[in-house]
Amino acid sequence: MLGAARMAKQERAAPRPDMPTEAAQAHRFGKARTAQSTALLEDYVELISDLLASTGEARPTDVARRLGVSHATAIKTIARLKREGFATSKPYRGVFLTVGGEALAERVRKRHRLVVDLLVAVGVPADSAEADAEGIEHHVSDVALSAFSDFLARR
Amino acid sequence: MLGAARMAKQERAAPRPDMPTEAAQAHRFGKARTAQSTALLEDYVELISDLLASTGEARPTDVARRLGVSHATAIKTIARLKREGFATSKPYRGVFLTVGGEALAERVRKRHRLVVDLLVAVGVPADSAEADAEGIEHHVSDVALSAFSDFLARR
DNA sequence: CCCAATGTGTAGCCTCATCTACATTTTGGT
DNA sequence: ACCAAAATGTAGATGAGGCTACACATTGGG
Repeated sequence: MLGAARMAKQERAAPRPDMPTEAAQAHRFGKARTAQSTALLEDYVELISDLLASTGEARPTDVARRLGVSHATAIKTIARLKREGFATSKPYRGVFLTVGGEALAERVRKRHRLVVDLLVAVGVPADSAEADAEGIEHHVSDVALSAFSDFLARR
Repeated sequence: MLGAARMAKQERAAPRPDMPTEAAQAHRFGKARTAQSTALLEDYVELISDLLASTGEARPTDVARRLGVSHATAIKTIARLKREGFATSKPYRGVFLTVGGEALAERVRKRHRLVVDLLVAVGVPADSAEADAEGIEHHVSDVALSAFSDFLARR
Protein backbone atom coordinates (compact mmCIF):
# COMPACT_ATOMS: atom_id res chain seq x y z
CA MET A 1 0.00 0.00 0.00
CA LEU A 2 0.92 3.60 -0.32
CA GLY A 3 2.02 5.87 2.46
CA ALA A 4 -1.39 7.47 2.84
CA ALA A 5 -3.20 4.19 2.76
CA ARG A 6 -3.65 3.70 6.46
CA MET A 7 -5.29 7.05 6.95
CA ALA A 8 -7.31 6.77 3.80
CA LYS A 9 -9.42 3.86 4.92
CA GLN A 10 -12.47 6.03 5.54
CA GLU A 11 -12.37 7.77 2.19
CA ARG A 12 -11.84 4.40 0.55
CA ALA A 13 -15.11 3.27 2.02
CA ALA A 14 -16.92 6.06 0.18
CA PRO A 15 -16.47 5.36 -3.52
CA ARG A 16 -18.02 7.71 -6.02
CA PRO A 17 -21.57 6.62 -6.49
CA ASP A 18 -21.34 7.31 -10.22
CA MET A 19 -18.17 5.30 -10.71
CA PRO A 20 -18.72 1.94 -12.36
CA THR A 21 -17.39 -1.27 -10.89
CA GLU A 22 -13.85 -2.20 -11.66
CA ALA A 23 -14.86 -5.14 -13.83
CA ALA A 24 -17.45 -3.23 -15.82
CA GLN A 25 -15.05 -0.41 -16.47
CA ALA A 26 -12.26 -2.74 -17.53
CA HIS A 27 -14.66 -4.42 -19.91
CA ARG A 28 -15.67 -1.12 -21.50
CA PHE A 29 -12.13 0.01 -21.99
CA GLY A 30 -11.20 -3.35 -23.39
CA LYS A 31 -14.01 -3.11 -25.91
CA ALA A 32 -12.92 0.35 -26.96
CA ARG A 33 -9.37 -0.91 -27.46
CA THR A 34 -10.56 -3.81 -29.58
CA ALA A 35 -12.71 -1.52 -31.70
CA GLN A 36 -9.69 0.63 -32.29
CA SER A 37 -7.78 -2.31 -33.67
CA THR A 38 -10.45 -3.14 -36.25
CA ALA A 39 -11.08 0.48 -37.14
CA LEU A 40 -8.20 0.66 -39.57
CA LEU A 41 -9.24 -2.49 -41.38
CA GLU A 42 -12.76 -1.15 -41.68
CA ASP A 43 -11.52 2.09 -43.15
CA TYR A 44 -9.43 0.28 -45.72
CA VAL A 45 -12.20 -2.08 -46.69
CA GLU A 46 -14.74 0.69 -47.08
CA LEU A 47 -12.37 2.80 -49.11
CA ILE A 48 -11.37 -0.06 -51.38
CA SER A 49 -15.01 -0.88 -51.94
CA ASP A 50 -15.76 2.73 -52.87
CA LEU A 51 -12.82 2.88 -55.24
CA LEU A 52 -13.83 -0.34 -56.92
CA ALA A 53 -17.39 0.93 -57.30
CA SER A 54 -16.48 4.32 -58.65
CA THR A 55 -13.38 3.69 -60.76
CA GLY A 56 -13.35 -0.07 -61.27
CA GLU A 57 -10.00 -0.51 -59.58
CA ALA A 58 -8.36 0.01 -56.22
CA ARG A 59 -4.65 0.64 -56.42
CA PRO A 60 -2.41 0.77 -53.38
CA THR A 61 -1.25 4.25 -54.29
CA ASP A 62 -4.82 5.56 -54.51
CA VAL A 63 -5.67 3.97 -51.20
CA ALA A 64 -2.55 5.50 -49.66
CA ARG A 65 -3.34 8.96 -50.98
CA ARG A 66 -6.93 8.83 -49.80
CA LEU A 67 -5.88 7.73 -46.34
CA GLY A 68 -3.03 10.18 -46.15
CA VAL A 69 -0.33 7.59 -45.56
CA SER A 70 2.69 6.44 -47.56
CA HIS A 71 2.17 3.76 -50.17
CA ALA A 72 4.43 1.44 -48.20
CA THR A 73 2.10 1.67 -45.23
CA ALA A 74 -0.92 1.03 -47.42
CA ILE A 75 0.70 -2.04 -48.95
CA LYS A 76 1.53 -3.41 -45.52
CA THR A 77 -2.00 -2.93 -44.27
CA ILE A 78 -3.41 -4.44 -47.44
CA ALA A 79 -1.22 -7.46 -46.70
CA ARG A 80 -2.90 -7.64 -43.31
CA LEU A 81 -6.30 -7.40 -45.00
CA LYS A 82 -5.34 -10.39 -47.12
CA ARG A 83 -4.04 -12.28 -44.11
CA GLU A 84 -7.37 -11.76 -42.39
CA GLY A 85 -9.40 -12.81 -45.40
CA PHE A 86 -10.94 -9.50 -46.45
CA ALA A 87 -9.05 -8.86 -49.67
CA THR A 88 -7.08 -10.45 -52.46
CA SER A 89 -4.46 -9.04 -54.75
CA LYS A 90 -1.74 -10.09 -57.13
CA PRO A 91 1.40 -8.08 -57.72
CA TYR A 92 0.73 -5.03 -59.91
CA ARG A 93 -2.92 -6.01 -60.42
CA GLY A 94 -4.72 -3.94 -57.80
CA VAL A 95 -6.71 -4.98 -54.76
CA PHE A 96 -10.07 -6.72 -54.66
CA LEU A 97 -12.39 -7.66 -51.84
CA THR A 98 -13.46 -11.15 -50.89
CA VAL A 99 -17.11 -11.87 -50.23
CA GLY A 100 -16.43 -11.30 -46.57
CA GLY A 101 -14.66 -8.06 -47.38
CA GLU A 102 -17.58 -6.77 -49.42
CA ALA A 103 -19.99 -7.71 -46.66
CA LEU A 104 -17.88 -5.83 -44.14
CA ALA A 105 -17.70 -2.84 -46.46
CA GLU A 106 -21.47 -2.81 -46.81
CA ARG A 107 -21.98 -2.96 -43.06
CA VAL A 108 -19.46 -0.21 -42.51
CA ARG A 109 -20.95 1.97 -45.21
CA LYS A 110 -24.44 1.64 -43.80
CA ARG A 111 -23.23 2.41 -40.31
CA HIS A 112 -21.31 5.43 -41.55
CA ARG A 113 -24.40 6.86 -43.20
CA LEU A 114 -26.50 6.30 -40.10
CA VAL A 115 -23.97 8.06 -37.91
CA VAL A 116 -23.71 11.02 -40.26
CA ASP A 117 -27.48 11.27 -40.49
CA LEU A 118 -27.85 11.22 -36.75
CA LEU A 119 -25.21 13.87 -36.26
CA VAL A 120 -26.90 16.09 -38.79
CA ALA A 121 -30.29 15.44 -37.20
CA VAL A 122 -29.09 16.72 -33.84
CA GLY A 123 -27.66 19.82 -35.45
CA VAL A 124 -24.06 19.12 -36.36
CA PRO A 125 -23.07 20.91 -39.59
CA ALA A 126 -22.76 18.52 -42.52
CA ASP A 127 -19.02 18.82 -43.04
CA SER A 128 -18.24 18.38 -39.35
CA ALA A 129 -20.65 15.46 -39.25
CA GLU A 130 -18.76 13.75 -42.06
CA ALA A 131 -15.40 14.31 -40.42
CA ASP A 132 -16.52 13.29 -36.94
CA ALA A 133 -18.31 10.21 -38.21
CA GLU A 134 -15.01 8.95 -39.57
CA GLY A 135 -13.74 8.58 -36.03
CA ILE A 136 -16.99 7.85 -34.23
CA GLU A 137 -18.47 5.13 -36.41
CA HIS A 138 -16.06 2.45 -35.27
CA HIS A 139 -17.28 2.74 -31.71
CA VAL A 140 -21.03 2.64 -32.14
CA SER A 141 -22.62 -0.57 -30.91
CA ASP A 142 -25.48 -2.31 -32.67
CA VAL A 143 -27.80 -1.30 -29.88
CA ALA A 144 -26.92 2.35 -30.34
CA LEU A 145 -27.18 1.98 -34.09
CA SER A 146 -30.71 0.73 -33.94
CA ALA A 147 -31.57 3.49 -31.49
CA PHE A 148 -30.22 5.97 -34.04
CA SER A 149 -32.35 4.38 -36.69
CA ASP A 150 -35.50 4.61 -34.59
CA PHE A 151 -34.75 8.17 -33.66
CA LEU A 152 -34.34 9.20 -37.27
CA ALA A 153 -37.52 7.41 -38.28
CA ARG A 154 -39.72 9.06 -35.71
CA ARG A 155 -38.18 12.49 -35.72
CA MET B 1 -0.93 1.78 -64.32
CA LEU B 2 -2.79 -1.44 -63.93
CA GLY B 3 -3.73 -3.79 -66.71
CA ALA B 4 -7.28 -2.53 -66.92
CA ALA B 5 -6.26 1.09 -66.88
CA ARG B 6 -6.48 1.83 -70.57
CA MET B 7 -10.02 0.60 -70.88
CA ALA B 8 -11.04 2.14 -67.61
CA LYS B 9 -10.57 5.73 -68.68
CA GLN B 10 -14.28 6.33 -69.13
CA GLU B 11 -15.28 4.98 -65.76
CA ARG B 12 -12.50 7.00 -64.23
CA ALA B 13 -14.08 10.13 -65.60
CA ALA B 14 -17.23 9.38 -63.59
CA PRO B 15 -16.17 9.50 -59.94
CA ARG B 16 -18.83 8.89 -57.33
CA PRO B 17 -20.56 12.19 -56.75
CA ASP B 18 -20.74 11.52 -53.03
CA MET B 19 -17.06 10.70 -52.67
CA PRO B 20 -15.00 13.47 -51.05
CA THR B 21 -11.87 14.83 -52.65
CA GLU B 22 -8.67 12.98 -52.06
CA ALA B 23 -7.21 15.75 -49.94
CA ALA B 24 -10.29 16.19 -47.78
CA GLN B 25 -10.55 12.52 -47.16
CA ALA B 26 -6.86 12.18 -46.29
CA HIS B 27 -7.26 15.04 -43.85
CA ARG B 28 -10.20 13.39 -42.11
CA PHE B 29 -8.45 10.09 -41.73
CA GLY B 30 -5.37 11.84 -40.47
CA LYS B 31 -7.42 13.60 -37.82
CA ALA B 32 -9.00 10.33 -36.74
CA ARG B 33 -5.55 8.78 -36.44
CA THR B 34 -4.28 11.64 -34.30
CA ALA B 35 -7.32 11.43 -32.04
CA GLN B 36 -6.56 7.78 -31.52
CA SER B 37 -3.11 8.61 -30.22
CA THR B 38 -4.42 10.99 -27.55
CA ALA B 39 -7.37 8.80 -26.63
CA LEU B 40 -5.35 6.59 -24.32
CA LEU B 41 -3.83 9.53 -22.48
CA GLU B 42 -7.28 11.01 -22.01
CA ASP B 43 -8.60 7.77 -20.58
CA TYR B 44 -5.74 7.53 -18.12
CA VAL B 45 -6.01 11.13 -17.02
CA GLU B 46 -9.75 10.93 -16.50
CA LEU B 47 -9.47 7.70 -14.56
CA ILE B 48 -6.66 8.97 -12.38
CA SER B 49 -8.64 12.10 -11.64
CA ASP B 50 -11.67 10.02 -10.66
CA LEU B 51 -9.60 7.77 -8.43
CA LEU B 52 -7.99 10.74 -6.73
CA ALA B 53 -11.38 12.32 -6.16
CA SER B 54 -13.06 9.22 -4.82
CA THR B 55 -10.30 7.44 -2.89
CA GLY B 56 -7.64 10.07 -2.40
CA GLU B 57 -5.01 8.11 -4.27
CA ALA B 58 -4.35 6.68 -7.69
CA ARG B 59 -2.16 3.62 -7.68
CA PRO B 60 -0.76 2.04 -10.82
CA THR B 61 -2.34 -1.29 -9.96
CA ASP B 62 -5.79 0.26 -9.53
CA VAL B 63 -5.43 2.09 -12.80
CA ALA B 64 -4.35 -1.13 -14.48
CA ARG B 65 -7.27 -3.09 -13.11
CA ARG B 66 -9.78 -0.43 -14.09
CA LEU B 67 -8.42 -0.29 -17.60
CA GLY B 68 -8.12 -4.03 -17.91
CA VAL B 69 -4.39 -4.06 -18.68
CA SER B 70 -1.36 -5.40 -16.86
CA HIS B 71 0.26 -3.23 -14.25
CA ALA B 72 3.40 -3.07 -16.37
CA THR B 73 1.43 -1.48 -19.19
CA ALA B 74 -0.16 1.01 -16.82
CA ILE B 75 3.20 2.00 -15.40
CA LYS B 76 4.66 2.53 -18.85
CA THR B 77 1.75 4.66 -19.95
CA ILE B 78 1.92 6.65 -16.73
CA ALA B 79 5.55 7.30 -17.60
CA ARG B 80 4.36 8.71 -20.91
CA LEU B 81 1.83 10.87 -19.03
CA LYS B 82 4.71 12.26 -16.98
CA ARG B 83 6.84 12.78 -20.09
CA GLU B 84 4.02 14.82 -21.63
CA GLY B 85 3.44 16.88 -18.51
CA PHE B 86 0.07 15.58 -17.37
CA ALA B 87 1.10 13.69 -14.27
CA THR B 88 3.73 13.36 -11.59
CA SER B 89 4.73 10.43 -9.44
CA LYS B 90 7.51 9.17 -7.26
CA PRO B 91 8.36 5.50 -6.88
CA TYR B 92 5.85 3.70 -4.63
CA ARG B 93 4.00 6.96 -3.93
CA GLY B 94 1.11 6.86 -6.37
CA VAL B 95 0.25 9.13 -9.27
CA PHE B 96 -0.92 12.72 -9.21
CA LEU B 97 -2.03 15.10 -11.92
CA THR B 98 -0.39 18.37 -12.83
CA VAL B 99 -2.51 21.47 -13.31
CA GLY B 100 -2.57 20.67 -17.00
CA GLY B 101 -3.54 17.12 -16.26
CA GLU B 102 -6.44 18.18 -14.08
CA ALA B 103 -7.61 20.62 -16.72
CA LEU B 104 -7.52 17.88 -19.33
CA ALA B 105 -9.41 15.56 -17.00
CA GLU B 106 -12.08 18.16 -16.48
CA ARG B 107 -12.50 18.74 -20.20
CA VAL B 108 -12.65 15.01 -20.86
CA ARG B 109 -15.14 14.43 -18.08
CA LYS B 110 -17.44 17.16 -19.32
CA ARG B 111 -17.26 15.84 -22.86
CA HIS B 112 -17.95 12.32 -21.67
CA ARG B 113 -21.09 13.43 -19.87
CA LEU B 114 -22.33 15.37 -22.87
CA VAL B 115 -21.86 12.38 -25.14
CA VAL B 116 -23.65 10.04 -22.76
CA ASP B 117 -26.50 12.52 -22.35
CA LEU B 118 -26.88 12.88 -26.08
CA LEU B 119 -26.89 9.16 -26.65
CA VAL B 120 -29.55 8.71 -24.00
CA ALA B 121 -31.56 11.59 -25.45
CA VAL B 122 -31.76 9.90 -28.83
CA GLY B 123 -32.86 6.67 -27.24
CA VAL B 124 -29.75 4.61 -26.49
CA PRO B 125 -30.16 2.59 -23.28
CA ALA B 126 -28.14 4.01 -20.41
CA ASP B 127 -25.67 1.17 -20.06
CA SER B 128 -24.97 1.01 -23.79
CA ALA B 129 -24.64 4.76 -23.82
CA GLU B 130 -21.96 4.59 -21.14
CA ALA B 131 -20.04 1.87 -22.92
CA ASP B 132 -20.28 3.45 -26.37
CA ALA B 133 -19.33 6.87 -25.07
CA GLU B 134 -16.04 5.44 -23.88
CA GLY B 135 -15.02 4.88 -27.48
CA ILE B 136 -16.91 7.72 -29.14
CA GLU B 137 -15.93 10.63 -26.95
CA HIS B 138 -12.40 10.90 -28.24
CA HIS B 139 -13.63 11.59 -31.74
CA VAL B 140 -16.20 14.28 -31.14
CA SER B 141 -15.15 17.72 -32.36
CA ASP B 142 -15.88 20.93 -30.51
CA VAL B 143 -18.36 21.90 -33.17
CA ALA B 144 -20.28 18.66 -32.69
CA LEU B 145 -20.03 19.03 -28.94
CA SER B 146 -21.67 22.42 -28.95
CA ALA B 147 -24.32 21.11 -31.30
CA PHE B 148 -25.01 18.34 -28.78
CA SER B 149 -25.27 20.92 -26.04
CA ASP B 150 -27.75 23.01 -28.01
CA PHE B 151 -29.77 19.97 -28.91
CA LEU B 152 -30.04 18.87 -25.29
CA ALA B 153 -30.98 22.37 -24.19
CA ARG B 154 -33.81 22.82 -26.64
CA ARG B 155 -35.21 19.32 -26.75
C1' DC C 1 9.58 0.69 -79.77
C1' DC C 2 12.01 2.90 -76.16
C1' DC C 3 12.54 5.32 -72.04
C1' DA C 4 11.01 8.56 -68.58
C1' DA C 5 7.34 8.76 -65.41
C1' DT C 6 4.60 6.39 -62.41
C1' DG C 7 3.20 2.68 -59.70
C1' DT C 8 4.58 -1.39 -56.86
C1' DG C 9 7.08 -3.92 -53.78
C1' DT C 10 10.91 -4.76 -50.16
C1' DA C 11 13.98 -3.64 -46.41
C1' DG C 12 15.10 -1.46 -42.35
C1' DC C 13 14.03 1.63 -38.75
C1' DC C 14 11.02 4.02 -35.23
C1' DT C 15 7.32 4.50 -31.59
C1' DC C 16 3.55 2.84 -28.99
C1' DA C 17 0.82 -0.43 -26.43
C1' DT C 18 0.71 -4.75 -24.88
C1' DC C 19 2.36 -8.95 -22.52
C1' DT C 20 5.19 -12.24 -19.26
C1' DA C 21 8.84 -12.93 -16.14
C1' DC C 22 11.71 -11.42 -12.69
C1' DA C 23 13.49 -8.20 -9.05
C1' DT C 24 12.58 -4.87 -5.46
C1' DT C 25 9.92 -2.21 -1.98
C1' DT C 26 6.20 -1.51 1.08
C1' DT C 27 2.64 -2.86 4.09
C1' DG C 28 0.33 -4.97 7.78
C1' DG C 29 -0.86 -9.00 10.65
C1' DT C 30 1.10 -11.81 14.12
C1' DA D 1 10.00 -6.47 14.72
C1' DC D 2 9.50 -9.95 11.24
C1' DC D 3 8.07 -11.88 7.24
C1' DA D 4 4.71 -13.20 3.80
C1' DA D 5 1.78 -11.01 0.64
C1' DA D 6 0.86 -7.37 -2.28
C1' DA D 7 2.22 -3.51 -4.89
C1' DT D 8 5.72 -1.55 -7.73
C1' DG D 9 9.15 -1.30 -10.95
C1' DT D 10 12.34 -3.23 -14.81
C1' DA D 11 13.64 -6.01 -18.82
C1' DG D 12 12.78 -8.05 -23.00
C1' DA D 13 9.51 -9.81 -26.56
C1' DT D 14 5.79 -9.07 -29.93
C1' DG D 15 2.83 -6.92 -33.32
C1' DA D 16 0.62 -2.86 -35.34
C1' DG D 17 1.29 1.06 -37.84
C1' DG D 18 4.05 4.59 -39.48
C1' DC D 19 8.17 6.42 -42.27
C1' DT D 20 12.19 6.77 -45.79
C1' DA D 21 15.07 4.81 -49.17
C1' DC D 22 15.94 1.85 -52.72
C1' DA D 23 14.88 -1.64 -56.40
C1' DC D 24 11.85 -3.44 -59.86
C1' DA D 25 7.63 -3.48 -63.16
C1' DT D 26 4.39 -1.26 -66.15
C1' DT D 27 2.56 2.18 -69.01
C1' DG D 28 2.15 5.34 -72.50
C1' DG D 29 3.88 9.42 -75.19
C1' DG D 30 7.35 10.64 -78.66
